[in-house]
Amino acid sequence: MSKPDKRQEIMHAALDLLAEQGFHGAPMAQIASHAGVAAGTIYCYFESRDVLIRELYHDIEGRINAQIEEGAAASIPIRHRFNLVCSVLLNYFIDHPLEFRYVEQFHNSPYGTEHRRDKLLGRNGEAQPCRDLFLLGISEGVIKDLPLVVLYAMTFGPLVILARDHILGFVVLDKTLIERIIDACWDGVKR
Amino acid sequence: MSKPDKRQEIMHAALDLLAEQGFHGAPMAQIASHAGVAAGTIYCYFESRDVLIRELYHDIEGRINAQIEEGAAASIPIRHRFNLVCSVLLNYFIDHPLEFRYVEQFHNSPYGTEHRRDKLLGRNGEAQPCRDLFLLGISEGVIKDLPLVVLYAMTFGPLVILARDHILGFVVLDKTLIERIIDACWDGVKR
Amino acid sequence: MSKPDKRQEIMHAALDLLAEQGFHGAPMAQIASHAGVAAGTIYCYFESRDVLIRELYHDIEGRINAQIEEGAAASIPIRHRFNLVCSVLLNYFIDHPLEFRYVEQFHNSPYGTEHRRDKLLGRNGEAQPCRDLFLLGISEGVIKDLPLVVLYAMTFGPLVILARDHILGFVVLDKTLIERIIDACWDGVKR
Amino acid sequence: MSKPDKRQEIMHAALDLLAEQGFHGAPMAQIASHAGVAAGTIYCYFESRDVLIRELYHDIEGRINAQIEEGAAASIPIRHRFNLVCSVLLNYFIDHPLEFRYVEQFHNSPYGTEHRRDKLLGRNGEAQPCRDLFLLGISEGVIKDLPLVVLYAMTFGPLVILARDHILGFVVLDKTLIERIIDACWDGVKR
DNA sequence: CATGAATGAGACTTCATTCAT
DNA sequence: AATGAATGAAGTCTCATTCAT
Repeated sequence: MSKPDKRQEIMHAALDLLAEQGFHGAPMAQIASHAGVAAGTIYCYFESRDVLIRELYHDIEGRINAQIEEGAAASIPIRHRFNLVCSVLLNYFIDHPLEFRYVEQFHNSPYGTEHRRDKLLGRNGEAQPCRDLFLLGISEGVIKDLPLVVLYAMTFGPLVILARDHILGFVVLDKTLIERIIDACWDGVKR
Repeated sequence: MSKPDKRQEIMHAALDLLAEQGFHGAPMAQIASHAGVAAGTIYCYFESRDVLIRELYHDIEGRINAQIEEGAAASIPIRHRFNLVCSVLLNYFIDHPLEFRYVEQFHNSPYGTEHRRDKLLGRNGEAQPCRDLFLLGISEGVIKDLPLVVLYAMTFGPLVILARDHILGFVVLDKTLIERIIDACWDGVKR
Repeated sequence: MSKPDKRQEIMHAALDLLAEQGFHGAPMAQIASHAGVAAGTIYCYFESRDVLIRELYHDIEGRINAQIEEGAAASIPIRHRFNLVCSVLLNYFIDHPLEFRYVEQFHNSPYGTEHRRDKLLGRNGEAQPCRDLFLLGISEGVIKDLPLVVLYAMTFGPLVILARDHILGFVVLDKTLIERIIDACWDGVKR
Repeated sequence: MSKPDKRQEIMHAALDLLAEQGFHGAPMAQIASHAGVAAGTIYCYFESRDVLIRELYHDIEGRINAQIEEGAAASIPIRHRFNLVCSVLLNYFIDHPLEFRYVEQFHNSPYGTEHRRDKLLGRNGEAQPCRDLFLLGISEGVIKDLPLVVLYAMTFGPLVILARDHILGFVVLDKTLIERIIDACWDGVKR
C-alpha cells in the first residue's frame, strides 16, 4: 500500500507540474515536494527524469487507448462505432485536461520523435484499435479509400485541436456541439 | 547590411537548432556559434532567450499568414479559395519543415499558452485571413453553420497532422494525395 | 555462526569492491548487495563507512604482519631470515592481489595519513617484526648502519612496486626472479 | 596574461587541495573558491573534474621527467649519472611535497590504473630517460642483468618511500643521508 | 556594436545513513 | 538482528546572462 502509493503520488505530481509548467519548467525537486516526498525518493522509483517522463507518457497512452478500444470494439454499425470512438476520445480529453496537455507536449518534443521512431520499428499501435474500424469501412465502401494515416488525421486532427481549444477556453464543447463536430468528421472520411 | 545580416544569421541558427533539438536542447552558446557570432552578440539584438524565441515565432507566423492570405484574398468561388488556402498552407509546411516543427513546439509549450492568452485579450489574426472565407461560406449556405473555431479545426487539424507525418516520413504527400486530402477537408466543412 | 558469517561476508564484499573500484567507486548499497545483505545491515556491524574501511585495513594489516613475523621469528642466520621475510611478504602480495591493492590505496589516501599520524603517537608494528632482525644485523655489522626507516624502505620499497607491477601484468615474478630480486635487496642493505 | 593566469590559479588550487585532502575530499566548489574564481569558471578550462585531475597529473609528470632527464642526459660515468638521477629525483620530491603526494594518490587510484593501461598500448615513457642509463650499465656489465622493471623498482622504490617518510616527518633526509641512501640503492642494482 | 571569459544560480543525481517494521 | 524504503545534504556540471575590453 505504501509502495504503490508513493509511486502514484510522484506520477501524479509529475503529471500536474509537467503538464502545467512544461517539460522544462518543473525541476525534480518541485515534483518531489509536490508529491510530498524527498528529492531522492523519486530515484527509488524512476531511474532518471527521462525515465519518469517516458513512463508517465506510457501510462497515459495506455489509458487513452483503453478508452478508444472500448468504443472501437463494439460490434455495431460502422457509423455508430465511429461516433463512439470519437466521443469517447474527445470526452476523455475534456475530462482529463492535464493528461491531454501532457501528451501534446510529449509528442511535440524530442521525446515524441524518439517515441515515434521506436514505433516505426517495433510496432506499438497507438491508434491501432481504429485500424479495423477504418479498414472495414473502406472494404464496405462507406469510408474513403485513403491511406489509414490520412483517415486518422481527418478524424483525430480536428478533435485534438478542439480539445485543446476547449481546455484553453476558446470554445465550450457541449453535448450538442460535440455531436455536430463528430458528424462533420464523419463527413470528412465517409465516401 | 551587416547589422540586419547578423540578426538574420542568429534567427536562422536559432530556427535550425531549436527546431531540431527542441526548445531546451539548444543553448545560447550553440546558437551563437552556429550563427558565427559571439555569445554576447545575441543580446545586442534580443533582450533575452525568451524574446528571441517569441520573436522567431512571430516572424514565422507572419510568413505563414502571408501565404494563407495570398490564397484567401483571391476573389474566386469559395470552394476554390478553400482549395487554395489549404494547398498553399500544406505546401508551405512541407517546404519548410523546420519552421513547421518550430511552430508546433511553440504551440505546445508554455510559450504557446501565453501566446494564446495574449490573443484572447488583444488580437491576433493567425487564421484571421480565413475568417472572411468561412463567414462568407456560412452566409451563402455552402459551409456548415458551426463556430469558426470548429471550422478552423476541421480544416487545419488534419493538415497539420499530415504535414508532421509527411515530414517524419510516415506518408508521402504527392500532388494527387494532397488534392484528395483537401477534398476530404472540404467534405468536413461543407454543408 | 550466522552473526560472524554476515560480518565476514560484508568485509569480503567490501575488500573486493573497494580494491577493484577504488575507495570511492563502491557505494554501501553495492557492498551490501554483493555481500547478500540489506543496506542497513552493514550498520549493525560497522558504525560507519569510515569505520568499515579502517577495520578492513586493520584486518589485512594483521594478516600481513603475521606472515612477516612468521619469517622473522625463526632463529636462523640473519641472511636467511631476511630471505624468508622478503619472500613470504612478496608471495603474500602476489597471492592476495585484492588485499594488496586495498592496502596500497589505503596508504595513499587521507585514511593512510591519519593512520600514520596515530602511529606516531601510539605504536606502529607494521614492520615491527623486522625491527629485531635489522637491529641485530646492524649490531653484528652485517647490515648498514642506517636508520631503520631507511632499511625498511630499501627492503620493502622494491618489493611493493614489484608486487604491483606483477599484479598489473608488467612483469611475471617466478621463483627464480623472486630469488634474484631478494638478493638484490640484500645487496642494498648489507654492509 | 589573464587567461593563463586563471588556468594556473585553478591548477595550483587543485594541486593543493587534492594533494592534501585526497582526490575525493576536495569538491569543485572548494577548488574554485581557493583559486579565486567562480565554480563555473573551472569548466572554461577543463571539460570535467576527471580531465582536470588527469591534466594536472600530466603536468607534474612532465616536470618530474624533465628533472630526471636533466640528470640522465649528462654524458658522465654511469655511476655518477645514477647518483645524479637519484638525487635530482629525491630532492624534487622533497622540494615539492604536494606534487609528490598528488602523484602518489594518482597512481594508487583508478586513474593510475587507466593511465598505465594507456601507456602499455601507446607508449609514454614516464621513466624512459633512465632506460638508456640502465641498458648501458647492463651491457657494460656494471649493473645486474635484471628486467628493467626490476631495476626501476630497486632504485625508485626506496626513494619514493623515503620521500614520503621525509614529508610525513618520519625521517629527516639531509645531504649526507641522501648520499648514503643513494649509495645503498646503487648497491642494490650494481653487479 | 561585438566579443567571449567569467559568473553563479540552479538542475539532476548519488549515496551514506536512519528508522519503522 | 535484519530489512530496505526513504531521506536530504552535497556533488558535478550547465547555461543564460553580464561586462570589461
